[in-house]
Parts: sequence; C-alpha cells; structure tokens
Amino acid sequence: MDGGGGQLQRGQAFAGYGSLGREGGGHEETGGERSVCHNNIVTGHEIRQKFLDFFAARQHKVVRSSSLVPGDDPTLLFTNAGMNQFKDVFTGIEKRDYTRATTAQKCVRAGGKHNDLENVGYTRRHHTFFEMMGNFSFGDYFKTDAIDFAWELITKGYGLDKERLYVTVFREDDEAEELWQKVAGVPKSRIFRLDEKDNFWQMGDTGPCGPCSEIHYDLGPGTAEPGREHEQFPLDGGGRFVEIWNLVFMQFDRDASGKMTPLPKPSIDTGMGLERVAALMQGKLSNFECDLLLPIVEEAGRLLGKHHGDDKRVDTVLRICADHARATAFLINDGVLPSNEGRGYVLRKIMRRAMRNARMVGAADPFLYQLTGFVADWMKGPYPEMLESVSRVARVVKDEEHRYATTFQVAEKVFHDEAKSAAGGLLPGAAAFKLYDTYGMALDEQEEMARELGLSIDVDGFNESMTKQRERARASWKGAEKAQIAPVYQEILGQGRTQFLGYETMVCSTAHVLAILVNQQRVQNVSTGMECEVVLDRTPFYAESGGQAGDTGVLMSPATGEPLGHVTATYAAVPGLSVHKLTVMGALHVDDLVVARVNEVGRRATMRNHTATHLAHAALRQVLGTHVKQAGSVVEPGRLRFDFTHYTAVDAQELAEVERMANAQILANISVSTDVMELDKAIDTGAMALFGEKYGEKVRVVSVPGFSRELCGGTHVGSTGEIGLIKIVYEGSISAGVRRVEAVTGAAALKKFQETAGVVHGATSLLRTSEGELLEQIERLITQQKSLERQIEQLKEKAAQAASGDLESQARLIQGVKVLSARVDGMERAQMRSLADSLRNKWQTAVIVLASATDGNVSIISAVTKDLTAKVHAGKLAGAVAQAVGGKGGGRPDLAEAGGKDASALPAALDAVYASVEGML
RNA sequence: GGGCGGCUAGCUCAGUUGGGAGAGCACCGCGUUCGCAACGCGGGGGUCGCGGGUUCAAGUCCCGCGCCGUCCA
Repeated sequence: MDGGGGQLQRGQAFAGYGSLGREGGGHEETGGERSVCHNNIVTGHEIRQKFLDFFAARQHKVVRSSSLVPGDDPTLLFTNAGMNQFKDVFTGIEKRDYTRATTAQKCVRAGGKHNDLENVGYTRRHHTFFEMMGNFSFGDYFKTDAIDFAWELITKGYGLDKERLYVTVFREDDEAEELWQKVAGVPKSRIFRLDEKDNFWQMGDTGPCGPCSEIHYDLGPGTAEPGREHEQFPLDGGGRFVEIWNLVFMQFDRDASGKMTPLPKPSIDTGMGLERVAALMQGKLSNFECDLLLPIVEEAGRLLGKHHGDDKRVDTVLRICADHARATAFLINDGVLPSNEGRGYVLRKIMRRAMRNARMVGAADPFLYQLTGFVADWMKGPYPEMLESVSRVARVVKDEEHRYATTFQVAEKVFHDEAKSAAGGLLPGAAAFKLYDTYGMALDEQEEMARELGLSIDVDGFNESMTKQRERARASWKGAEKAQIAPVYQEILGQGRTQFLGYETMVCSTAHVLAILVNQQRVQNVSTGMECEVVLDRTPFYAESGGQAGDTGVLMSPATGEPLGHVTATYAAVPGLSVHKLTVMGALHVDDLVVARVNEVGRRATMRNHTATHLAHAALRQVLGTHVKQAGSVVEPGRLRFDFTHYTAVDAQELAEVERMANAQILANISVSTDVMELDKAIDTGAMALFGEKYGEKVRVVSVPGFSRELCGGTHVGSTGEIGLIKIVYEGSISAGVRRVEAVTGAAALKKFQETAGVVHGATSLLRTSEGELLEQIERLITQQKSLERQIEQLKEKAAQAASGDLESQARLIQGVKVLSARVDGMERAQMRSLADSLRNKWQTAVIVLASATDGNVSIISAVTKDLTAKVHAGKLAGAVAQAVGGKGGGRPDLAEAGGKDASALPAALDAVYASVEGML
C-alpha cells in the first residue's frame, strides 16, 4: 500500500502533488471570490450554499429539495436525482412561474435500478444517501449558458485547477465540443467523445432525451484505487478521475417508434454530486473523508468503542454505518418506515446492513439510533426539519434495532441446529437459503458464524435456491401488468386543463362536452344505456384525489332538465384532467352544452368527513405528540379513514380525548377558511404538508383558525358546526409504526349512535337490568357461569367415582389380571379417560374397556397397564369394539380411543372383550 | 404480487403415524428460616390466532382468512 510509488493511504491529503484547488504552482488567486487553498478548506455546507448563491445571482429560483419519497411517480422508489421534482415541467405537463431553477436535492440510491447498496463502505464514492446540486432551464437558456455557468462556477467560484479538468461530450454532439472550446476555452485535447452508454440521457423509452456532457477531475498520478492504476481516462479512470458534473442537453422528443424530433424549446438539467466535490476540494481521495461524512464516521467509531483508522475491516464498517445512518435519518424524516415491502423494505435493508456489520465487529447494543441523532445535528443547518423529527427517528430506529436483535436470536438458534447436522463441515445451500429466506440471516453473517465453527457454506447451492425464488416471484408478477396511462388522455389534456368549480358550487349549467370515450376510444356521441367517460371543459365534480372520493351526480339537458346520464365516479386520468364515468340515459354529443349537478347529499357528507379528518389529525397531534403525521387518508360520504405515524396503540382515554377536542371545535362552530398562496409561504406559516404529496407552486391552505392548518386541495364545510359530531369507531394497526383510525360524522354518527344504543337496550332488556348496572350484571353472570361449570365438573367426578365403585364389582379376574369391559352411558370421553386412568392406578395390573352411547354416537376408551402392553394392545382392543359398532379407532398400546354409531351392537361387543383378552394373556 | 416460518398459560417456548394440553419463569398459598435469598410442596391461570372441512377422535391433516416475522419482485 504505502510503497515508494506515491500510493496514498486513505484519508491522507495528497498535498504532495501540487495542491488542490490552487491555480497553478501555489499562486493565490486574487479578486472577489476566495479560492480554495489547503490552509483554508471550505466546508461542504459552504460548497452547497455557494452553488445555490451562484445560480440565484443568475436569475435562478432557489427551490427547496423535494421529499425523498417521490410524489406520484410509481416508477421511482426514491428521489434519485435533482430533476425528479421537475419531471412534469420538462415534459410540459406542469407549468411553473419560473424558467430557471437551482436545487440541492437529497437523493437515495438503493433498490431499484441503481442498486449500489452492496458496494457502500468498500469504495470511495458509493452512497445510499447523497446530495445532488443542479441548475435547470425549462426552455430558457441552452448549451451555451449551461457550459458557461458550469465552467465559471468550478474554475472561478470553486477555484478548481483547469489543468486537472477534462470534458466528455456525446459522439455526435459537435456543437457541445465547439462550445466547450469557444465559451470555456477548454483545449480540444481535453475533450473526449463518448457513446450513448455514457453521454446520452433519456428519461424513459419515450419522451425528452438528449446528449450530455460531463466534467471530470484528475486527482493526480498515484491516486487510482489499488489494482486499477493501469486504467486510462476516459474509458475508466480507476478512481483517479472523478466525474463531478453532468450537463444534460434535453433537445429531442422520442416517440414510440424511436424517432427523435427536436424540441421547440430545449432544456437543461445538470447534476453535481456534493460529496465528491467536497472531498476533492478538501484534498481527500474518498468521499467518506470529507467533512460531510468524516465526523459521522468518527462518531460511529466512538459509539462502537472503536477508533477510526486502526483497522481496515473496522473502518469499512464505520463507513457503512455513517452512510446508512444518513440514509436512515433522512428517509424516516421523510415519512418512510421500516417494513417488509416497497420503500420501507429498502430502508429496513439499509438499517439492517448497518446493524449487521456493526454486530460483526463486536457491537452488542443498539447504537444506530444515536448515530441518526448525530446526523440530524450535523445536517441541521441546511435541513432544519431534521431536528424536529430527531426523537421520532430515534424511536423508530431503536424499535428496528430491537426487532433485528430478536429475529437474529431466532435465526441463530436455527443456524446452530443446521450446523449440528451439517455433514462434512459443509452447510448445505438449501439450509443457508432457508436461514436467509425465512429467518432473515444474511449470507455474510452466516459465513462469519460458520468460520467460527470451522464450517463452510455451499454458496453455489445457496445461489441456486435464490435463482429459483427469483423465477417464482417473476412468474407470479407477469399476470399483473401495470395500468398504463392511455395516451388518449394526454391528447385531451392538450386541449386544456379541466376548470374545477366545485369549491364554490355544486351545479354548473354552462359546461361543454370536450370529449367522450368508450373503452378509451374517442367517439362523437353516445346513446342511452351505454357506459362512457366524459370530459367537460369545466365541472363542479371533484375528481378523486388526496384521499377524497370523487363526486357522483348527474348531467342534464339545459333545455328540458332531463337527465342525460348518471355520473358514477369522477377521477383524474392524468393530473389536471377530470374524467366523469357516465351511465348514459339520453343522447350525448361532443360539444353539447350540459348542466352538471353534483349529488349534494353525498358531497356534503364527504365535506364533513374531510374537515373532520383535519380536526382529528390536529387533535391526534395534540394528544399523542407532533410525531404524528398523516400516512394515508380516505374520505368518503360514509366515513373517514386516517392512517398516521405512531408507534403504539392509542388507548381508550387518548381516543376519548381526541374525540373531545375535535368535537369541541365542532361545537364552537368555527368558520373554515381557505387561502391560496405560494408553497414556500404556506410552509413558512406552519401549514402541515404531507410526505410524498406533490404540490404545485400555488397551494390551498385549509384552516380551522386556532386549531388546524393544512395544505389541502379537497372540499370542506364552511364552518365546523356543519359536521355535527365526530365519533371514532375503529383504531388499529396497519404496520409497524403506523396506526389507523376510522370515524363517522353527521348523519352517519347519529346512525352509529342509534345502533349502539339499540344493542345496549337489547342487552339490558335481556338481562332485565338498567344501563347503569349492565356491566356489573354481565360480570356477575360470568362469575356465576364459571362457578357452575366448576360445580358440574365436581359432580361429574363424584358420579364417576361412584360408578367406579359399581364397576369394580363387575371386573373379572383373568389369569391374575383385572379385566373390565363396561358400558357407562352418559359419560364424556374425558370423563371416561380419567375413570379408566384411576381404575388402572388402583388395580396396578389391569385391562379396561369403557363405552358410552349418547345421541347415536358410541365412544370407546381402552386402557392397559404398562406391564401388560406387550401382550394386550389397547388400540387393537378398542378397534375391535369399534368395528362391531360400525366405527373405528386406535391409539397407543396403553391408552386408546375409538367410536362408532351402532349402540345396539355394543353389549355383545363389550362381552366379547373378555374372551379376546383371555386369548391374549 | 409470490414464497417460506410463526401464532399454545401473564412472559419464553415444548408438544414426535391424529388418541390424556405441558415445561421454565412470573403469580398466589403452605412449609423451611430470626429474616432474606435459595429450596420443598401445593394452587390458580388456556376459545391451542379466527372460520370451515376430513375423522370415531384435530393443537396436530386439508382449505380459506387475519396478524407477526423473513426473503424475492
């Protein structure tokens, strides 16, 4: 490692080779913007701020980082690039009131297409969590400015040495190559042309795409990763060359056939990894050495009682912990909770990988929850929300650490069982896979444990089982194809967004039919009895969104008032386009003028439930704590359902208090106000925004003054009194850390109350008691019931004893053995068993057969004392009797049971026992 | 969405071709002791997750559902 070749130890500044960030051989840059030098290293936080300031000064809107949970993009597991939140802006679906933006975006890459999880900790630049800085142009500036800005920021703003910078362009992008020379003054020798794989960007198989251009930084000779020194830029730099900035020139639109047409207004999307820039500006080879990560690595060491830098294996673990603690803290802050599917599962895998690695270097106790606290504190400057969630995050992480500990205990037990039976020191692949698949024990963990026992694991067998499982999962997936948004809706949206009138009115008499669809095909008209979808230019119908159910109602003829069709559902096929599902009752043509009338009773019930949901949310936060955040919501006419983050069951007192608070707001009959404002402003005034929801720039804020304030696009009552009453009717668990409540309001609440009162009334009249004494009365009945059952047991026992006295005299002595074959009608199996048992104990050496006939069923018990079981088999004895009465049976040699149907054959069968026993003895 | 494992006393769990629902800890009582710990004896506590089915008989076998865990997608 540290031979004479100038190979550097990780973490060591490579000041020996020139000095980073200085222009030429040690000359300090003079002038306004301070350049970087090794005496005065800039922090990661400063680099981030400088980026945003630089573009703000160039008319870019500084947009805050969006949530790590992408809004309504099912194709994306986590936000993984700066452009995610602008996707719809690039495609033109969404409009913003700016055309230039800049962000520092938190990103997670784990699971899904970019899965680097297994590499994290072992390499210099793989992370699950990182920050991506970027500037964006939405049809504003293009290549020239993008190149100019980028070059100016890194050479002047950040003061990177031009002699260390290289540029790549797409093979066919002559324009970019020219501009780099002209605008930035990069010599042609430093510009490389690359193929589609590296320098052509596309969002999907269709849609916007274009060439891109990357800026790379040369860390200098001797900085390549061990074993990769020979690799040459640009094919692969072996770690010596770092890609620091990718500029995407979005200039084509690709259609389904693969044909690319130039976009009228080309756009810019760029991304620069904060951690790698910070590392190289601070003279470090590894991102883990930069000041955004190193303190977390060191803190991990402190918590685990290890020292960073002493041991290679330990260092790797500390890096894993540091990276994963960042991802964990940020993901949970954004509302993700560890679970066994989807995003939650990826989070769990990240967390467990950290715990597992820590355990393998000797960590015994939960520690990750402390490290996430440290992360929150370290990142609180740019992400102040991290401090608010710090105790909730700690709680969630600690829970997961405990859960991991218990599952690990179980797995460990199974592992040792398997290890015991491992033949030839090799643990079979199937066993290893079972441990992994069923008990969640990772392979490296098993290998570690196997090593301690001097065993090895059949890894090939393991992989084989894994492949089979994959195939199974894939086969089952084929049937369920994802519903694709039909392009026809996009096409209709092109005619304009639906104007929603439902906030103000429930009827509109001036709506025009824009389009009619039958089975997603556009038609010109429809007639009675058909099912179709109708798009209007304006509508009072609320399209299902934000958990609120879509409206139902009717479309009518303006001339006659006759119904033209029933609207059975309303939904947004694509954002901005409301589609009415219609059962046609008359003729309807495109361009018709119609009266659209919402079913007012249903809608008002929905409005009551929606406002009540906000009241419940606010009340839950007051009663349980501010960690309570909405995790899902359904608002329908009949009820409301609200899922929220909370780690334990809500007890009866707490629920009662929540109901009391919410109803107090209803009784106070407070006016509900709605304001439309900028998103930033709304958040600044403390309105609650939801995880994963994507909001436009202008948002609606719904307030119950003094109690609740939430971003919400739904419809609400005018004042809280309209709700009438809210009653919670269910509380339960959804998954670890998420609870669900359901409630009813208004007429539904009254109905619920009447039903409950009816049940109570029924109970009081059955028990001939009053409401006040109902519970007491039931308790008394239960106690009485138990005591009666006990008395019956005792009586039965007495009866059995008495019977056994009689039976004793019936027993015959055959060759010194007491043999009894008797009928004991009315006795249950259990009683017969204990009777036989007590006789057996009493007689010491005996053969007993008892039978009872009840309700056409014959039960038979046969018991033989141990000393005789070699000669007389109780099972065979019982079986013989059973056969005679049309049944069968069996059991152990000393005790058997049997049964049959024919009671009339019983006396003879029982009598025959004596003879057959005599034969056996 | 598809596998696999689990659900039995307050807790941790055992329960082997289907044939007496059990252990340890905890709890209560008694004994021993100056007292405590420990020990001994005795006792209470169970819709065997829920619902169907097969069977003379189901904790045990079959089907469905729920919850928890785990892996794959």
